[in-house]
Amino acid sequence: MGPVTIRDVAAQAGVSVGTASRVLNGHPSTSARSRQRVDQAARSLGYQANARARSLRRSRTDTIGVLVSDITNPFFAEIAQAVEQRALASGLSTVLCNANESVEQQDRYLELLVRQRVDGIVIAPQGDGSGHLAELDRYGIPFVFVDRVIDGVDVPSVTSDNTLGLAEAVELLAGLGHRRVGYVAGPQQTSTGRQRLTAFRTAAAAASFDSHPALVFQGDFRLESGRAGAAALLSLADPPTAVIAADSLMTLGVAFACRERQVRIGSELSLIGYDDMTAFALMDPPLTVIAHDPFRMGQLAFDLISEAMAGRVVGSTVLPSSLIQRGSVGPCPEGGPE
Amino acid sequence: MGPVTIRDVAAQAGVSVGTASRVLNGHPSTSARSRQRVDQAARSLGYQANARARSLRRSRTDTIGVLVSDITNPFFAEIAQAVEQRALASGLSTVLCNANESVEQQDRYLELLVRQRVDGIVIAPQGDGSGHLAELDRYGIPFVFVDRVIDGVDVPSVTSDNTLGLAEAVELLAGLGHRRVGYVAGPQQTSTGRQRLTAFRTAAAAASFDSHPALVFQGDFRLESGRAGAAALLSLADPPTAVIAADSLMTLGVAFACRERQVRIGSELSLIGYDDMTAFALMDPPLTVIAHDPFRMGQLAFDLISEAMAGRVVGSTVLPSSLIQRGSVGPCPEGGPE
DNA sequence: CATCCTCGTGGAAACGATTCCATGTAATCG
DNA sequence: CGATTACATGGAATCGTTTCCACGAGGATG
Repeated sequence: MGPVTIRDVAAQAGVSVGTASRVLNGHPSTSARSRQRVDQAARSLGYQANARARSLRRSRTDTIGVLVSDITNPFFAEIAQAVEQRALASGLSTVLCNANESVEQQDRYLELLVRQRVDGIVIAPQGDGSGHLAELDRYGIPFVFVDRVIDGVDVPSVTSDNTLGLAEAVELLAGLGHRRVGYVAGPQQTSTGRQRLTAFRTAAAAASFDSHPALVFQGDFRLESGRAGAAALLSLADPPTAVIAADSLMTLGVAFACRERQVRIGSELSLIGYDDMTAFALMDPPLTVIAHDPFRMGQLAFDLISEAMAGRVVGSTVLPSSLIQRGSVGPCPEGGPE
Repeated sequence: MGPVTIRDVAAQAGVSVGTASRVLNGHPSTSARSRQRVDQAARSLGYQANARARSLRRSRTDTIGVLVSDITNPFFAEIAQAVEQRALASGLSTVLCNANESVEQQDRYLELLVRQRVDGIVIAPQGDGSGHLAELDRYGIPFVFVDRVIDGVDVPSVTSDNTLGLAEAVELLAGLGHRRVGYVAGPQQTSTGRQRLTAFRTAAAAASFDSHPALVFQGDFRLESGRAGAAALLSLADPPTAVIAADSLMTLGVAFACRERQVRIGSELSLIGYDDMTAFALMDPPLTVIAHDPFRMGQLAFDLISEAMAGRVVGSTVLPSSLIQRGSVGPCPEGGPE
């Protein structure tokens, strides 16, 4: 009645469980006759080995965990897909978890992955590393960071450069006469949120932009905060002539707010987003973005965790980011330099 | 050295493993003293129970599988997120798998889920049910369909209506004078692909649209096929004046092709997409779509699998779909009825 | 005071696989 | 032909947990 076990297979094949196990795992010490009988029995019974039982005896589980911050963010969906596809090709299964940009949920999933005794974890982390990340070391589970890192936690990572693209973006705006540029920042509990804000501030200072603190709005990488950010920035007594948003979802939010307030992007307000999305090229106007390659990041992250699981030490990789100019940036609508 | 086990906890607390287990699982038959000592020991050792070992002894794994067709499709990402959030709230963990619109990969993941002995599966299926779906029955693993179904497989499902929205769409186009309407179909190995095509054909016939077979292009729910479809349709000797695409990714593809060929959407070519995406409202022009609610579908799908896992019999739900008019549909550019 | 519950506990069985070990048989070699 | 080796096999131990069972102590009840 219950699930068919290796015991049933062995019985039907008329051999011991030991022999059945050996045949099913391709152990060399098996006779042709046993192989034939066991394979036949397994097939006819529809036997599927219980992976939990197997991993109990073996030390490995042949499973990796992928913990992304928001699966509905196309950027992370792409990373997840890349890792998963590559894992599948290596015969590993993937447990995909979604922290939903919440530190508590991240911790909850980390605990889960530890309890499942996955062989390795690819994580786009947030927070200060105070939570369950320490458990991973205790349990000897190797992990790598992707996209984001945690300061002070020395782990291999695949990230992309967070300064070059922003510098390019600021330069572009400066060249077109913009001096008051708003910035919708990512959460400061993420390394990307922090690094991009710093990069923006540095570049903005170099371009002698207006450094009024109200020009930086604190978002959380979700669409709604982009909308709120744009609303706040556009309501300033001295509103910015251009806005940079720190990820694609918030960029979308800014675009929404502009539409609601009938602010024409590209002419009245220049907009540059971080991360590219397929639809961005088709928007009105097409969005100028700072792009990087999530699929590649995912692939490399898998390679890293794969190496780490094999016990080899690996280094980190930083991928480039670059500006893709489309139509959402125009000259500063106010007169030339006063 | 190795992971800390319940044995270590028991030893440190000076009790038997049995007692330790009872304490850790909140069994009532434990003394205050044992509780205190075991909890203390567990905490100081950083004990995390091995979930694989536990599920071996118990019959349950407290895990459900979610198998979607394409995780980078926002529609499915949303479904996955909804299921996962709800599962988490119920104390269940989720294994999220990505079939990548491939029947082989779907089968591979089904096998994996069976081997992992998940307690239930939510799946957006494809194919004819000939593969590993049968194993699920054999292993007594309950499963429910979401978004798509498989004919002849009698399983509870959450789907959305595939005819009403399309009928509305066709009506809208007919009212504006369109008679030659192209259709970029989804793969015929999916129920949604089939049903939507049928619904379109029925409505198109009722509106006496041109029924030339070349007006239907066979896509696969991925962006590239939308682009190819639009290219094919626009190259016809008698190109359509409007196009309907059967999912959001293909709609995006059509929009791309139009941009490449400098065909103005809304005036030269009307476009209606199936499934809504956040960015659609911001496109140039904003896209008119047939929308439904993936998040709700995911939530209901979880409720269904949850009931099924509890052994209760449940019925299926069909959610509505409806037309959201934005700016991508205009009057037929050719003269009135000839 | 004897009896009966109740309760907490330790020890052991069980879950389903893999792997070690000992054994018997066949094959090889001197 | 005897001794050694190689190989296939069955049985048992093992992985880390939960749960069953038996037992002893203590309290309540007659």
